[in-house]
Amino acid sequence: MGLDDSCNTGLVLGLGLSPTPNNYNHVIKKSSTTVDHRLIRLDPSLTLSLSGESYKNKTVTGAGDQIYRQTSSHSGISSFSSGRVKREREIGGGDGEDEAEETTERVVCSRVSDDHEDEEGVSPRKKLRLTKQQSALLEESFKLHSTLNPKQKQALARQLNLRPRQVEVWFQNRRARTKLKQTEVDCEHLKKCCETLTDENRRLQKELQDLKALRLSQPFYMHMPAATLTMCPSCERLGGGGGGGGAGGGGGGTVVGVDGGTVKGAFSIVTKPRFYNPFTNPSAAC
DNA sequence: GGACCACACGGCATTACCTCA
DNA sequence: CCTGAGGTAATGCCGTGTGGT
Repeated sequence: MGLDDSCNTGLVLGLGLSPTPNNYNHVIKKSSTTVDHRLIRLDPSLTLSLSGESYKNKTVTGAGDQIYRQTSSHSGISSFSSGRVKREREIGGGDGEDEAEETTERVVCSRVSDDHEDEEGVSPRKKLRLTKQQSALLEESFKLHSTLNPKQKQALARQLNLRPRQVEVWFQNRRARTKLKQTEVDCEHLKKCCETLTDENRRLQKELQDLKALRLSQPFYMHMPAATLTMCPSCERLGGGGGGGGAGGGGGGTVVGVDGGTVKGAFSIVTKPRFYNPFTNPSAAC
């Protein structure tokens, strides 16, 4: 606790910006070619609590994202990769939908392998560059629906003269990019949240210190409900607002000496207005 | 109805190619 | 010409859902 506890107001302010316990690493790594958008959830929180219950962060998550599972790409050897024949089904055309694909594939392949391709099929990975029209059309259909059913995929592939697998991959990557973008937006938003909360925290800390200082210097006033206290700035007389038979007695207002020893009561904060300033209300006594 | 298996599919991390400053 | 960075197509693996036995 950074704050002086001797005052024993029982109030604690805390600002937290902490990752959720899931141990996310929020790294948007651009240094290498990989883009790591695993999320850390930065959870800004501002607490004002009784000191008994230490920091209890109520987290406010900004990102409406899902929980990413930890990367497991290299965690295990592909025990039964033989069962995963997805790629083969696309290229091999196990399902009848790839009848037309044979031709398009050939077109694409010839485009890819025009230069010099070893015909063994052990082709080094060549990268297809989509034309502007292809990209535009893909983009357009992505706007309509971010995922494709097989028919749509097939139709789009035919229209674009691509393999369905390529369309599928494009959509997959497109979704990933969208998500990454969203993550960055969320990140920015969280940063802003953090700044706001930091400011708020600073302000509340200051307010708290002011209140503590005030309490030390004028303990007796704080003993009374704030609404009943008024002090004349010129004569420094304190009047119990209710008039009449208050503790001080007497109608004309009583001169009250500052007596620190008498204050033992609880300290209550009036939140609105946040900072009660007795000096703004001159007493009727003068 | 529950267990098991094979398959399809989307998500995600990563790789690798390509372009450009 | 060389090089590093960034964009993105492609790959590999995993989890999940579904249908058949």
